[in-house]
Amino acid sequence: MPQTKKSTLVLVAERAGVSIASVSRVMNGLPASPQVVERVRQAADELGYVPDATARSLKAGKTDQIALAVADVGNPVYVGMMHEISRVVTKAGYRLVISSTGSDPQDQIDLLTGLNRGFADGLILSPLRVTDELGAQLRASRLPIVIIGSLPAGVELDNVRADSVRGIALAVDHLIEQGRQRIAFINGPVDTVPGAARLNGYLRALTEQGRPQNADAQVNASDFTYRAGLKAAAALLDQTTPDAIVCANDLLAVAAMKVISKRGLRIPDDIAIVGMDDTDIADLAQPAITSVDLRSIKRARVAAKLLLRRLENPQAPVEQVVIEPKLVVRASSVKECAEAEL
Amino acid sequence: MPQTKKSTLVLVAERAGVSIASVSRVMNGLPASPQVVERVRQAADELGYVPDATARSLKAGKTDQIALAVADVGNPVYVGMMHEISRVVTKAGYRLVISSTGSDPQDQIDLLTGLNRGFADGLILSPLRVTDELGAQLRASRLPIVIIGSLPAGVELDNVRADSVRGIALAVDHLIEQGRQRIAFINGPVDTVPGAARLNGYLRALTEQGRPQNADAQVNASDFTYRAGLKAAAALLDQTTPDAIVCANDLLAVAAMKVISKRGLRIPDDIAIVGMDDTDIADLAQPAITSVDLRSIKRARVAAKLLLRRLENPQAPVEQVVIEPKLVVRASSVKECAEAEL
DNA sequence: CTGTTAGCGCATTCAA
DNA sequence: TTGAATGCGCTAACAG
Repeated sequence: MPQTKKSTLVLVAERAGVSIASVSRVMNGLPASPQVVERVRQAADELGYVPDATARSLKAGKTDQIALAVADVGNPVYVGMMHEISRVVTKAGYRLVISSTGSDPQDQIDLLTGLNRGFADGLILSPLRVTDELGAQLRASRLPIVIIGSLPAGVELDNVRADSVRGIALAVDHLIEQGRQRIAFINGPVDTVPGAARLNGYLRALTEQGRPQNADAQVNASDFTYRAGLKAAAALLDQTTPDAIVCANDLLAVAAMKVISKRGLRIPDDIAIVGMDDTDIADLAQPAITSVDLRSIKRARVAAKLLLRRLENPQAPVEQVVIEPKLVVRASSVKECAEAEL
Repeated sequence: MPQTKKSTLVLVAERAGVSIASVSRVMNGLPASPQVVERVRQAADELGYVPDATARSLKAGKTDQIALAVADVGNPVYVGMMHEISRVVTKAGYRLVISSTGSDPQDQIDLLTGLNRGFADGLILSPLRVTDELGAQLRASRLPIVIIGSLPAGVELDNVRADSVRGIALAVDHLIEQGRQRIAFINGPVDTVPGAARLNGYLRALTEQGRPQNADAQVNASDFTYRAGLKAAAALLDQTTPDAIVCANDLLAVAAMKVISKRGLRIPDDIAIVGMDDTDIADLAQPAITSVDLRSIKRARVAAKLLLRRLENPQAPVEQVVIEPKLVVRASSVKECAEAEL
């Protein structure tokens, strides 16, 4: 186990008594005479030689790296997505570079200019907020980019998103089936991509069911976190008395449940709860939370595959995939279910 | 916004009518005459030039990338750590490359050989299981490495770990103070680094308190997940009737609570629960879970800073940091607290 | 202050 | 099959 400093093609070549070209060939499995192969192998072993990734990248014009940028780390949804993307791209021989942009759009722009420095071969981006400038940057970028979530106007890129309008409809319809009358909504910030989509979905679902849109029944948390959810839920319950609440994600749902319990109300008897994303905590919560599964893992997998496809074939036509959500019913929204809970 | 293919120093130099060296200087803010600066700036702008990261890396012998490898993605603890590490290294101008090794030690070895290809300047590694071979590889590696968790025997590396023996003691002592008599333990696999440490801590804590070590009171989940925790908790309650359970992490604690509730027992009245890691779910759970905060965020920050320090000064003496845990008391272990809960 | 030049480590063309 | 030579894009040493 030689604690050598570093070794290069040249060193190996000298030791093996061959040219650097031969060493390169052997290392890449290209045809060479058995003797040369043997001598190079041995020399490389003795020197602990491993080809340098940077030099190879410069030569090949590719880095074997894929960048992933999500706005909201900390949200369990993105964790699962990251994991899945990592799995897929790793299997394809890529490394995953995490670019944790904050919610600040400027971060994403910095990222895109950075990308053009060529530290990665492609990007998967899930923007929380979309500005015109981001759109412009996206359009101008030279590298393959896949967007998770809705696209900025006028941008033609590979894209995968959940049909969250339909997702909310699933939740609302389910609650109405359960006989709920006053269905409130705890959303995140409406100036975000998911926040806007979910508000839209909520309003449309009510309309389709012939229900009135009651402004008192809606509150927006300042972000998609548990802490913000506590405040929002308290505000909601101060101004109205719903018998069901749709929450824009599971964290907000857990927060709502906490506040409801604290006020001595029972779930689902007094208030039914439906969350979104179907993260682990929906299952862990007590009672378990009915949640709209927006198929985050699948979206992640599709995004990764779209990017890999474009990396293979830059000329491929733009593909835009919409993933259908499904409702996972648990105890928080069904009276019978709460007692019979597994 | 030129949709050009790519542009290099040479292109910019031609357009500006200067040498490539001048362009390089201007781009790096080195001294140059105002006229040259101006012309280069403009040419670069018009061409949308950005320096190539790969070429720069080859020349500089560094990549500005730091690799992070954690065995158990999916565990919320690591998510927080990753986030923190990302924050710190990004601020220092590094990118974070995620190398999601599975629990398979071979993955980590592959990673280390990969590292020697020089795709990153350093590594932060949090191994779940430690083998002799991993130890050997670590010792042989040429790059700066910081280990989070206990070190393999005979390895001298920068290292930061939690004092989990002390952590368990905090939990046990707290439960005894609360008047608990039969303190059980739900651990993860004991062939893992944290599993072994926590078992050790549990046994020592009992001994120091003069309590007997009852084999019936210990079960090992097959891994540190919620699902495995359900089985383990059921097995434990089948074989004994504790009035308190220390769980090796918060996921196991939530699982235990679920099983306990299902059996009609009350928390904390019948059984007190203490988790470990103090992740968000400890706070979200109903009732909120008393948890040993092993300071994962701080460990992550320290690890990142240790690595940055060594990157700056490779000759610095090896530093090994032990972080003191602290107990966060919540409703799951204190009878009065359960009612007065905030 | 500016231009010329020599590599960084590798893959690859072209001759031999 | 093998070796010598070229260049990926950039920085830094050296001249001018």
